[in-house]
Amino acid sequence: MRLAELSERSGVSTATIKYYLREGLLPPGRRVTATQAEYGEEHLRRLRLVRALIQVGGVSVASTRDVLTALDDGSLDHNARLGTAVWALPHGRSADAEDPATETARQRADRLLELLGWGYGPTTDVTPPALGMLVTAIAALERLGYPCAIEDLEPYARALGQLAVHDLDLVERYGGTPDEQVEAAVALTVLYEPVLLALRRLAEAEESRRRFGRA
Amino acid sequence: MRLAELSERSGVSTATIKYYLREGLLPPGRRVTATQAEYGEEHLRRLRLVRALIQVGGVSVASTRDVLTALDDGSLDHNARLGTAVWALPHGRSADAEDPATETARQRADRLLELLGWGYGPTTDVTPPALGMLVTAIAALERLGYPCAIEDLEPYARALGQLAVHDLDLVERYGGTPDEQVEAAVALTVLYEPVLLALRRLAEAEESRRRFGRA
DNA sequence: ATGCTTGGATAGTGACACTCCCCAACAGGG
DNA sequence: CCCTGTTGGGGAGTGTCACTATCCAAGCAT
Repeated sequence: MRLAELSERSGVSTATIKYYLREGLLPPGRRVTATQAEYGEEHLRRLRLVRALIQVGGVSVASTRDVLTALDDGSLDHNARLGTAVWALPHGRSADAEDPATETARQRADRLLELLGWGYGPTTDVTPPALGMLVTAIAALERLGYPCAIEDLEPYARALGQLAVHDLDLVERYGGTPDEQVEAAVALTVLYEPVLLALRRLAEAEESRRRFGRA
Repeated sequence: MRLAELSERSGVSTATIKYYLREGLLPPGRRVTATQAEYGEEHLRRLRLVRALIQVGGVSVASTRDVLTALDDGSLDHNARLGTAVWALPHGRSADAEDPATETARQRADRLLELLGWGYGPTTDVTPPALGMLVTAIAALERLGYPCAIEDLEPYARALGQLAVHDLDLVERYGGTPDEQVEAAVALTVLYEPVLLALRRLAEAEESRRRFGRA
């Protein structure tokens, strides 16, 4: 199909598609003549993924490119591709190492992971971005006077550990080929985030109503 | 204290503090002379909250102002203030009502809430922003070919329902006065979001390692 | 008196995600 | 064959956002 049809079928303006092509978020179409290119279903699919990551997931264009690059990297195995892709996801400000609150938070996060038996203790020496995220958030809470002890965090971690099992079940259900599985993993990781946050706010509203009455 | 001291104690540049004052994120200081103002501990506290919301929580300056306005609104009761404040929190793109996927998603969300017995069914006719967030995300998943049925969403909702109980316990633990409780509720709602997301990514990485082996 | 600091206001910066516009190369109708 | 309208590419422009740099007059400190 032509760019115009790709635009119509995806609901994305041609100008934006051209921008994505320039930025490398979409592979170039098959050049038919010097001034025309042909796009296929895979372009449509990729475009929809890009749109979902950027608009719903709030991922930046640059991060999206990194994620997609990892997704397409045939030199990596299934698992490494998933790891690399999720690794490229945005992770907010990295923690300020000079702050004493950051140091406390890092120790607390380490002890929590150790308690849970999650693998980023002595087994690996790399620091995943998600750990930085966690440390930053704990440090911010600390500085604001809301210290979250390990026993406060543990129920969250346990609950999310169980949900992760469910997440991976979904990935295996949707993905036939390894390529599809990796794509599904990225999509589900990112797009379930707003689902989680929205459900949490609704749950809090419900619980608040239950405790403090009507209205 | 002077603006310079407020800056030093908070780690925020004077230029940024002045910007926040202009934007109404901080109440003006007590004017001592025509060119000098005095700030108190409450300014420092409020400034730290603003910083945490903006930097860690990713809340925009405009949303932060709305949240703080609700927080300070003495005409509302405890519960309404909390609701209004959380209401003002960012909630991504609102759903495109013309899209058929959005309609499907909305019905699914409604049925989920009904199944859970959460109060936004027949009891109220207002639509909280969080519900819009949820609908948008479900619709995006649908369009991408990852339909999430009610039974897929239910475990997430149940888990978050339990965590909400824990959240509110924390709020009651930290907040003595109603004012403090409302502030704690906002801070914990926003700042536990990155904690949740980070723990989820770590949990997924752990589960992925467990299923697909080492590396 | 003088030199530095302070608070307020205005204008500028850089990042980001598009979006506009122009151009040359086509494709199809007459 | 020619003319009109469309296509894809590419550079430049737009609007938003969260600051940030500069200027100025009014203090305070010496």
